[in-house]
Amino acid sequence: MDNVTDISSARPDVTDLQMIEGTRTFLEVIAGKWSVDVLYLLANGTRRYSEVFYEVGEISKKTLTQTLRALERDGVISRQVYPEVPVKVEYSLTPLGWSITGLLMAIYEWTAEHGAEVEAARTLHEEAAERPPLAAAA
Amino acid sequence: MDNVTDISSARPDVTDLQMIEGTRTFLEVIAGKWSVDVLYLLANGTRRYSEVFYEVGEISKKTLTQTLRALERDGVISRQVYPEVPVKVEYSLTPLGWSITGLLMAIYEWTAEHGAEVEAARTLHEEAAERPPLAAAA
DNA sequence: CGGTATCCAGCCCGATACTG
DNA sequence: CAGTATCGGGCTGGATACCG
Repeated sequence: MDNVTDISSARPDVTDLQMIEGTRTFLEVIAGKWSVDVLYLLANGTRRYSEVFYEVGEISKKTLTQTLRALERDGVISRQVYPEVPVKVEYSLTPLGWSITGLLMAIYEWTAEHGAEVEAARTLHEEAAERPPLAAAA
Repeated sequence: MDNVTDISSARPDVTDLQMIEGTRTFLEVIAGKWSVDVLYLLANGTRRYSEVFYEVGEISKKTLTQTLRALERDGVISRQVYPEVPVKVEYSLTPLGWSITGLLMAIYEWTAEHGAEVEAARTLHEEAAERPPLAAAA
């Protein structure tokens, strides 16, 4: 067996299925359209609801609330309510949330290194789609 | 400034926005519902269309084709057609695709370490939702 | 064998308006 | 201030049938 193109050789104790499920768990956490934005924002420090709303950009309040609730539900951010008048609500990363930022960095490192290849591949396929499938040239 | 909760201190040369965009590029590649499954499968070796179809599970042919085309378009898998009768089509990882598997491993490592915390948080929030908001107890 | 074509359901997200 | 309520649109993914 001279073929080393087998991912399982790196972790013979884990099945593909377990890896897929694990990866899926992670993706569920950050799959929301704005989850990553919120995570990066809170990684720069605690923010109030209105601060997140303003700093993220053109997110709607409904979607922002959904995003925050989902992240809170997954335990990566925490929500602190100050019962003043008017109320103040602060969001911040939990330790679990901080552990995710490391992964986000790793993902960024990958795109820093390979992102251009992805863009290039996409452009190539676009051009190929525009070219008539080789016939009218004769 | 004794506050070290600043993610940018790790990479002062990169803005949050660039990181968010980079992360988004990666997520676009693997965000498809079945992308990770296909990637892991092909990481175990080249597969024919029907093999992928069977081994992935309950994916529809349309969705499988969509997934494969998207991954091909992003340059992470390659499609090789053998013009026999009937035709044979083989899919395999490109070098770019192989570079992604490293990241998938990193993601798996994270869930192996923290996945249980996510599940626990979710369960806790479920229970909290079932509890009446503290009023009828008196 | 390896796909398309067509139709359709579900969900995520947004815009707007209203509230404790 | 920090949300909720309601309505609606777009895109993803599935079921089924057909094709080179």
